[in-house]
Amino acid sequence: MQPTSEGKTPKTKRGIKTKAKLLEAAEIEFGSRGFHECMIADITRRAGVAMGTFYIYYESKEEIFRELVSHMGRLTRSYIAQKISGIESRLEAEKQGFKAYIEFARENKNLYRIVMESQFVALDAFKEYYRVFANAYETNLNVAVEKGQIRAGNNEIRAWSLIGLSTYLGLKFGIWDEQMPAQEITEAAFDFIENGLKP
Amino acid sequence: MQPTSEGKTPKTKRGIKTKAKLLEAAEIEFGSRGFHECMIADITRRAGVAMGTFYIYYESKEEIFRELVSHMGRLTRSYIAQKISGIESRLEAEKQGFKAYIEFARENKNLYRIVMESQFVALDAFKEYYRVFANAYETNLNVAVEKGQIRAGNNEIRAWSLIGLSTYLGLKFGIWDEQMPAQEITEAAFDFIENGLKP
DNA sequence: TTTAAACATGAAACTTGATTCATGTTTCAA
DNA sequence: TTGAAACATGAATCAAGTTTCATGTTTAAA
Repeated sequence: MQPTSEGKTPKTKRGIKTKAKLLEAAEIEFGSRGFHECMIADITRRAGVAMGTFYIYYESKEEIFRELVSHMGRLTRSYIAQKISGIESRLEAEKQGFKAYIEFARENKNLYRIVMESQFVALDAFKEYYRVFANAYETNLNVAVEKGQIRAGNNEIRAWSLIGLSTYLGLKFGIWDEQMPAQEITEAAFDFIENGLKP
Repeated sequence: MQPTSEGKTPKTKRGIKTKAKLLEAAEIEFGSRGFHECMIADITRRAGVAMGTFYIYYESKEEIFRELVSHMGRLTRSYIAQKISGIESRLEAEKQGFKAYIEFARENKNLYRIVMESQFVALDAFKEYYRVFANAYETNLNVAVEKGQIRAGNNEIRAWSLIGLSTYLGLKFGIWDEQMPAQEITEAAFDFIENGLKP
């Protein structure tokens, strides 16, 4: 049993393929129309299976939604990790990570929406998603302070500030408005993040 | 007709009172259990009226929800405006506004949740809520730059950064965790907002 | 005082979907 | 090869929950 896999684990190749088709279909349906607007029938239709098949792999509509939230977390983290690997300066790593996040949000609007909506469908999954991010941020900031790369300060507050800031810039300039290049958003955001507002 | 009032406008004192009771009940029910988990019957029961009465004043469940979102916007803005009136320095006004926002979120968890959930129930209402806030922020930042109170920079990006940052700090330290005093959150957040991360 | 418009009622009509289940079909270890 | 476990089917079931409506009661302007 992989601890990261929710729902019933299939035992045959056919089963594995079917469950994967369901998850992919759910991602598209939940992502584009939302949890409540999307029906199980939409998911199974898109996956090309019968309604009953859904319940072989998932106990409920909510269960597959939860799986999608943690799936999103893993995808986001691995995408960003890959983009910033090898960068020595923490500030530069944050900057490239931020840019990667904006790009990821643009390319994965469905998953972005799923995470946001989990606040109202599966609050514990939502909290867990952000707990992992906040911990990672805080640890990185602590290390950066020790290395003298950034000023000392309350890194828990900073971590949540950076999360909120990234999330809303991602929503406004990544999802709603598409025209500003990720590079430009990143430069402007990091002028603020690095130097603050003071003259 | 007041342009800020949605739904059917009552013509008698009794009607005005009944509609107000419905709105207050909806605030509590939607706020504590969410849009989809709450039924019209919950709202009318709490308001002490019959189900049919609801439809005298609102065309649908969604309509009263929308009214609640704009209601929340007005309440938040007037609360903050009142707290920062008379402050000369824009940076200090932002700081006191931020603190007021954290306190407001703590005292109005229901309304906070309603605004968040509107992203999935009435996206246009959600966007409008933030558009108004973002415009106000941006205007204030522009004035502050002209007065030399803050550095020049991309104030639209800054405005959305501050919105995201406030929202997530409000969620994490205002709604989820209650122990940290608003003053302490504010000091830590503004050390970051004013000076940034650089050494 | 009237009386037409407003307001109020709550049971019933209607929709909408999630979930079940009785009945097959495939897979794959032995 | 075989048969027990896995997997698949989709119509039927069942539980919500929103909205309507036929029937009263109250309000307030004239």
